Amino acid sequence: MDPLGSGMYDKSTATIANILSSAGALFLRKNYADVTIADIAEAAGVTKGAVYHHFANKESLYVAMMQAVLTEKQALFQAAVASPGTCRERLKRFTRTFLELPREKRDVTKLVRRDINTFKDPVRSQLILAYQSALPEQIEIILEDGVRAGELGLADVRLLSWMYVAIVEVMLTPYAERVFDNQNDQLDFVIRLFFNGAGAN
Amino acid sequence: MDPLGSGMYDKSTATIANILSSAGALFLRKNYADVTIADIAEAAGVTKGAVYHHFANKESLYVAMMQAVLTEKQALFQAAVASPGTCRERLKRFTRTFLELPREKRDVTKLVRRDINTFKDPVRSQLILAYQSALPEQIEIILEDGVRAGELGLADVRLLSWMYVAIVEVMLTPYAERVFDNQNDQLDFVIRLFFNGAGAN
DNA sequence: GGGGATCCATACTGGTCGGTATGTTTCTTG
DNA sequence: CAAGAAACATACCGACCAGTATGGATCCCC
Repeated sequence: MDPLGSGMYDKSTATIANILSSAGALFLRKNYADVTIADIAEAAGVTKGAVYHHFANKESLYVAMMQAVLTEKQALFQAAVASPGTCRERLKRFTRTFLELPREKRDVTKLVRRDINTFKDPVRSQLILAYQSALPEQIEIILEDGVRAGELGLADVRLLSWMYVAIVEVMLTPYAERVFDNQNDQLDFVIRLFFNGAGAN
Repeated sequence: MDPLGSGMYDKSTATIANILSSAGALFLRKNYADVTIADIAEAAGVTKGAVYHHFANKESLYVAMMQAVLTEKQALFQAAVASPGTCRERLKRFTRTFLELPREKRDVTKLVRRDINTFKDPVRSQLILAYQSALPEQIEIILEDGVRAGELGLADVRLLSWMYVAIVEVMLTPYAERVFDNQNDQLDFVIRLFFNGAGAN
């Protein structure tokens, strides 16, 4: 609660991190409603009391978990966005940093799409904004430059970025990981499909 | 329960259809756990007793709803698959029949991806199979022919079909419908992106 | 080393919801 | 039209779970 604090307990920050990480893993496996606070507490090695000491309720715990994962990535992503080169190179670099993340961190991004309907509108839009600014909008910036440079055809870049994310998410399925045996091939496939299409030649 | 029946009540088949349709609309808006049997009953104009008279439990109601929607479409889809022409033409025809479906029927296909984690393995794989045979596998057939004819580059067609479905699903979002003002433009955009990519020229 | 705050555990409550038990109506069949 | 079955409605139960209340342990500061 006081990350800049002078000399207060930092034992709590460790348990908070534990709770958030355990919650992320559980929310990934089961739907929001099917994950109980007791589950999270048990996975984190604490009790419900500890959880409710650090988080007001289940919703805010979920939001905190999501934002923790997203903001943790943000620096990496922005580096890829700010990197030099063609649109294709930058998008490839962006996707590589994404694919090279540990699996749990990667897959959490799919949660927003899945669970978004469970939340009502204060929390709902909060989650959507956090997600969009972390992923699609970053891609949007790269694509925007691509259109300006004539590297991409004229199109709605926001829509394009969503579709690109959708394609990449298919790459996170177990089947896709079975088809390719290394991340470079995955990467090349996605980039080639997005820029050149599936058509021959 | 006796669709071939001699002269039994067919009032029940009407209420069953009501229940299934109301359930579909509700499951589309809220997550599985957040839709109660009472909600479904109320939306269908009956009570819980009626629901539990026709369906053993909540799970089987969900499965029945999904299968009803999918098998209803199957004839239409197979016609598009069996139609003549190039891979591109057939895929376009397939997608058009999909996009021209009433919105509720269309969007139900997104449910499988969303709710699949809530079910355990007898029901889970049942749902996946029903979905895959209704959509991705039909597309797979078309793409398979495209690869054989040299119209598509060599690639894993199952993966390609999933990615195509993912792209089309992005077209079902409210934002995408705001970008285009008719379905023909949507269709052309998706087909062009898939075959030719987003790159210029 | 006492006072106070933070941290966490245990016990409990209120409400919700899936499912059941049982009554009541409506249709079919003989 | 009587008898039975199917199609519903109503009332209720039991389990589960988010959230609370409260007590005890741990640490900081003076």
